[in-house]
Amino acid sequence: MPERMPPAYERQQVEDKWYQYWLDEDIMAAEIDPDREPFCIVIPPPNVTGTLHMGHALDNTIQDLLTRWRRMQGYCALWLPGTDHAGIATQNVVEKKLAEEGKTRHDLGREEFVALTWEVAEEHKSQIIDQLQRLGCTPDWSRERFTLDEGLSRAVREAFVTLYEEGLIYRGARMINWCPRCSTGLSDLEVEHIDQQGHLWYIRYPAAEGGAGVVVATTRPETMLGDTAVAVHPDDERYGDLIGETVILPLMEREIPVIADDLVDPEFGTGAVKVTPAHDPTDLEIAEKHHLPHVVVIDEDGNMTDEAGRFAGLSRFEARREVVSALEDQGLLEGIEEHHHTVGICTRCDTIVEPLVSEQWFVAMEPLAEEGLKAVDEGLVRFVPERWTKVYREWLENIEDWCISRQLWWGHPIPAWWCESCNQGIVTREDPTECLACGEYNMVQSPDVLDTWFSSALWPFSTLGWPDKTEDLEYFYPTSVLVTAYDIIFFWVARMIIDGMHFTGRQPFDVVFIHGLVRTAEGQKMSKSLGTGVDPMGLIDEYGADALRFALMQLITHGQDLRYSEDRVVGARNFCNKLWNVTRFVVMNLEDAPAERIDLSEAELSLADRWILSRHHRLLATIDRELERYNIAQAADALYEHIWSEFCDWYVELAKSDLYEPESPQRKATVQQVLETVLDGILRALHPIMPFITEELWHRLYEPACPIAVADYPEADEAWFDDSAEERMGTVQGTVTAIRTLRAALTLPPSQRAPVTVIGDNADTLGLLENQRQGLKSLAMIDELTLLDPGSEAPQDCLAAPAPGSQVFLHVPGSVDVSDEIQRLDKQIAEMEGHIEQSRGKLGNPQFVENAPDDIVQRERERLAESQEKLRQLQERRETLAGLV
RNA sequence: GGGCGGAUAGCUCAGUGGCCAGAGCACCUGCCUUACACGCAGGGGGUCGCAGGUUCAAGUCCUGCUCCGCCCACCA
Repeated sequence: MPERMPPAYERQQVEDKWYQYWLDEDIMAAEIDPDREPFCIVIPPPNVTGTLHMGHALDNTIQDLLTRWRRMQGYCALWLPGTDHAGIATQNVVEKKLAEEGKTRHDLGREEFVALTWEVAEEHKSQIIDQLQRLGCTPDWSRERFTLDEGLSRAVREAFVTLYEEGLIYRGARMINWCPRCSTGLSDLEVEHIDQQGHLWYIRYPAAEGGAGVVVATTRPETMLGDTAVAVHPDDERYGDLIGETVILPLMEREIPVIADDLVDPEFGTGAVKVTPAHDPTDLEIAEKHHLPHVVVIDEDGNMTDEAGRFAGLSRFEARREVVSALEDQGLLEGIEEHHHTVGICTRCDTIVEPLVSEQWFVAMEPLAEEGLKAVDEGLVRFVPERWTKVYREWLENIEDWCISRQLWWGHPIPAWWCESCNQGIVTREDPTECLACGEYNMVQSPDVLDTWFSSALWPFSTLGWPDKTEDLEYFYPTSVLVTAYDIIFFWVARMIIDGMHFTGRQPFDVVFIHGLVRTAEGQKMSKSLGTGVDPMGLIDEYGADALRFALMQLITHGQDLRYSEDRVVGARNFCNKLWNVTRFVVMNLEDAPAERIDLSEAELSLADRWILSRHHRLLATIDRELERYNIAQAADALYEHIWSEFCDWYVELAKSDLYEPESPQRKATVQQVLETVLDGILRALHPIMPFITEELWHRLYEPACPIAVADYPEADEAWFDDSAEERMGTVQGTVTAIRTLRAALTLPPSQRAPVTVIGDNADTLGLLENQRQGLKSLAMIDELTLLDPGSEAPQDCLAAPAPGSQVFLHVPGSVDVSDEIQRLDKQIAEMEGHIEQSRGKLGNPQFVENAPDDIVQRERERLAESQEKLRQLQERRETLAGLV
């Protein structure tokens, strides 16, 4: 016999013990079983830069829900956990820490810095694991991976070398985005374009032969020091004479040509543009066509080089001011305009990136993108919601080569070596011991590391053992579904699909379930720096993991951002308490239940019994349908509605009369069995969303042999669907509600019971109410219930209201305040007349009657008849009362 | 410049062309009715962004427009 349950759910006493129980029961380990269907999710590995935020709570709850659901359904369910070394992000975190001590990574040296970063990473890793466990997540911890671990490092190397051998990875000097603060090249995706209010400076370049020359407009005057031409559009009549001439580059006093190129927009500025091949991508393109020299005036630290003459050594921002001022002094600054434009900033540190020509490693994306497109074209990968397919496709169709080398210390080293003796380069799977060209032992490895996303792209198969042909890979791959937010579709999802197709020949997952970002109640981005972040662990402390999980699952909408507000969690906490208490009620009332179970399919069931079982099985069907479609909020809402509004509000209340004053022991036992059966189904069905409380309550209800976490997920049985019971129960509910509404009009307290008369116009209604007499009396707080045939005279001193198939009369202590009652009736009459008018309008339209489906027309007719009957009752009632005045 | 998403109750959101447009929260009224005041019962509250169109029937489909948000993009 379980101990008595306290009247309120206290999560602290419950959640902590069950996680250990699941570990002890080993529910998370996925043992390969050829007889069972595999189900596999690989976690989007959280970055080891810090702890989990609300986005993680959302993402991982979805994954845990799906995993638990499939596990209970009997799939061999593997959720593979792990974390990401997050190259540049983690390096920045550690560098920031060092900066607090006034140090830089160079003070430590590479080896020591990397060792320190490992420490930080390990610390965050263990915090993340702890947090996932507190959230109730059940991945297979025995398979936990890290993007820098040995196996994944081998996979990275294999992938790199293979692509190199295929000619899809190459090294070259190209213009890339350079972050002067992070001192590394970046990929295009790592640059964010922001709008900025800047200036457009008009600068005169005098003609070399003497003369006015040309005025150019620029947003970056400091780069003029590296100009090697001025370009105009070939058809621009204003400058036809100048093309082929030379002008003097002010400040540098260099002679540069005026060239014509159709990349120049004649509408912009003066139609003449300065060309700085070393510091602007468009200019570089022009320069290559015209064989112009490059002059590098900005270095990797963002400072001016010796090529910048007297501006050498200044920062690029100082140089801008100095250049402008010098031009002004020389009278060559023709004007300044306010100008709105975009600048690229580093997504990691917000520093304005500098386009620089730099030796880097690149992945040739076009041929790979083809494979990525094939994956969606052939339906191998399906996006949910479907519209993200277009976003994915358009990115791949316009893809640029991917700069994958980073001048960082934290990450996968690039497996490329140079022979210091003969300068021969080599890319290999195994560390070379000697130069293959000259045989010397003088090899130096590239100091660069890989973009962190290079290893992420391999994650779905590298974690399963690739490049080896492991059993895991064979059984679980392609994985079932990837769950992530839309903000990393390009960074990660697309690249996984590409690499999956390329290296394994198969899609890495069948479905990509895309959800939105968690925002604040005001719609702001949640961020630590803005102070708008909410710590999910704090919410777990206060309301419990189940409440947080349920609240988040209710908030999911397909691919849209969701606004978090604490009262959703409060609401979910209240729901936990409701569930706790209804279980408490059932447990208390099962104490004297017969030991042997009743087979409900053979038992004599009341209307309410058949109704709740029908509703319950419809719920199970709904959950299945919605979860299969990833409509998680709909599934959560259906559970909430069923548990609270159907099971608690109606069935349990109706059950009380059968429990407290049963007409037979059999009746009571049957109700006990229904309560237990439905509650059991509810707990199982809810478990994937609210794992802790359901485990606790299941153990309160029974002494089960296994965790609910591995119990069978309940399945809908259509045999229990009962339209008739649902309709008839609707009559009972409508009647009860009608009486309650009358009581509320008099503000009668529940303790004050009152006599009620129901005049029914069909035998079925009255028969039905007779059947549920006890329940009806208790739910409507009736002390004496009189049922009369239609046509019976209405009782005196009553409030009346129409109910389904009947009219209800509440006997009022004392006499009715006729004027109030008439007012109430007038309002109802007006409402009813509106309905009737609407129905008549429809039915009076011959086109409606002809064209609309028969059942729609029929339904409308029934509705009209019903409304007319109710109106008749109301008017009759009103006349009677008016006669009394 | 291109693309996507959103606009429904005070707030956050649901709403396969067809019951009288719903829920939660908030609000109002009455209740500690022996599971639950983290609760129960009742109630008020809507030109479904605007304008056209298709249809017997539009919150739902089509066109245009207005706001809000986001993504992509080499106009210096």
